[in-house]
Amino acid sequence: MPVGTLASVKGVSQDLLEELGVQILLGNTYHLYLRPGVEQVRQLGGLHRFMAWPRAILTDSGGFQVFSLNELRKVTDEGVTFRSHLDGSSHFFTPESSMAAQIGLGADVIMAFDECTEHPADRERVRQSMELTLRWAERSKKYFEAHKGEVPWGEVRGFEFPVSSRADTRNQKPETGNGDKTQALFGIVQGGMDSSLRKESAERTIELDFPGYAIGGLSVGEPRALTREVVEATLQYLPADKPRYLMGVGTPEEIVEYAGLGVDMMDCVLPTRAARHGLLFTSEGRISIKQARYASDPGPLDPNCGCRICRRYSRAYLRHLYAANEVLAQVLNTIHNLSFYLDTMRAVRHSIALGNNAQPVSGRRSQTKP
RNA sequence: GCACAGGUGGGUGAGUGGUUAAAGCCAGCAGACUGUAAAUCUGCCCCUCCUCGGAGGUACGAAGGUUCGAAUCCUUCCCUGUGCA
Repeated sequence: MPVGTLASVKGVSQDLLEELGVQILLGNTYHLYLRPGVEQVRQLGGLHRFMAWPRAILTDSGGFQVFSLNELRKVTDEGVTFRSHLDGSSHFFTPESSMAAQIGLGADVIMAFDECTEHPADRERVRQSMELTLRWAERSKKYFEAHKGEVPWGEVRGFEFPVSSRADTRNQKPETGNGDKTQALFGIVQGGMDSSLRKESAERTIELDFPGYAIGGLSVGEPRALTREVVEATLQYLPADKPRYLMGVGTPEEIVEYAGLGVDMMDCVLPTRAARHGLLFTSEGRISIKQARYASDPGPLDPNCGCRICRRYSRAYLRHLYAANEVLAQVLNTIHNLSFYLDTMRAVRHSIALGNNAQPVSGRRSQTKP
């Protein structure tokens, strides 16, 4: 899932994302709540219509901001007080308010409000944080069950593109649902780097019965080997017949590896952010296009990549755009990285479809996924 | 020709007797980036040596001078801008 925090995958338009084959985007409740505001989005028909994205959307609950905005917030059992990073204003987030916001935004998949535990943290701190997330998960679920019908699209989800009624006939049915009137609320497993707490968190989250489960609290500064360890330790307790979503991961190598372990969904800002910073992922490894060595390199970014960027532009040109600070550099770089990630996942799905459990890169076999 | 104002490291621009190899910014070079406070952040950026903490050498238009000590003060010269002839 490409990340589009502010209802925008930075640098790429929605029509292009469709062409690239993106099936689902991630948006962020906290950011959209602050701007333009949930009510604003709701009145404009919900997030899909607002951002003109006919395919699936998942919104994060704001739980990650509990972690990343640690300078600007205060956590209590009841909820989290945030100071807006935009204007300093104070806002109180609770599981209930997060659910209300996410129902108002109207994404297809919404996330329970959790606390992403910082790393490192001692066991007692991790346990308390995990318990908090479990209490919040229960409250999230309860509120959601009571209000899940209050989605912005009303009885039947449906909208057309383009927005203007005078425009051509390119009307599309939404591709996200089959008439569902509600969203899917996923639970989030925490537990830090402690396998036994992960197990407990998973089991107790499952008891609450969600249609999908996420592994949160990783990629927060821990060594990569540890990330993998914790993923494996957690995954085995999550039902294989429901989506398993590993939050905030990872590099191209990592997403293949995790898919091989049985992870179904992942999101990461890495491809888009790195692209804007001149770091490009290729079949031959990472390329920092800003390096002087590419100044007169006429070849494609990645000779093995069939994306529209690699088919058309040279490394020298991409390097020039970056050096000259042209916005096009960010656009082209982002398209490439996204294409590379999408191609990677397509290969993974293809491999699975062929009944070939073996993952393309590491060759590790999944224990639990067909 | 006269009168002012200036000449600082690749650029710009602080500094106006010592703590100044000389701020900041830009350019340049390299690195980081993993549920986005990120078109961001970090390091290097005169030369040589180096045990990477430093050591030495050059340097603020040029040449002299004053001083324990000068990018900073004085003299002459060169150059640039503006104004007046």
